[in-house]
Amino acid sequence: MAVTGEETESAATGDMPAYQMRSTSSGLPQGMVMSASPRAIHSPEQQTEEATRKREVRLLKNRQAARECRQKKKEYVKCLENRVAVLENQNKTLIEELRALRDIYCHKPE
DNA sequence: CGCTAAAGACGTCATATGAT
DNA sequence: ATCATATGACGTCTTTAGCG
Repeated sequence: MAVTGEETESAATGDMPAYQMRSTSSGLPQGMVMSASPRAIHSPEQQTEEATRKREVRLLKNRQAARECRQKKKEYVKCLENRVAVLENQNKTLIEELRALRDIYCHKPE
């Protein structure tokens, strides 16, 4: 169940669907040449290609990061569980020690 | 066997956090 | 302010254990 609404991929998620690429013919007064901004050099095709490439790189990196993150978390939990076991043992030992000392103290002749 | 619920692993997205 | 990385939340697929 659940259904988070946004659904598979993009749509509402806003992850740059090769959007806002104005064609060069947009609204420039004729004769006016865009002063070579590096952005303006690429064709729309190149831009989408670039966006796709960037997205793939980002997904790959995040995939790896997620794996590492999970591994790290698992180790952390294992560590905590280990610590719990150690502390439980210490506790047991101390309780035992206390019992023994009490015993000695209670049966001590005046 | 096949079935099913629970647990585990994974990929993706959104967001927090730290570095520049 | 912008970018890169880490992490929580979610949905999906896979594996495992128990039952009839």
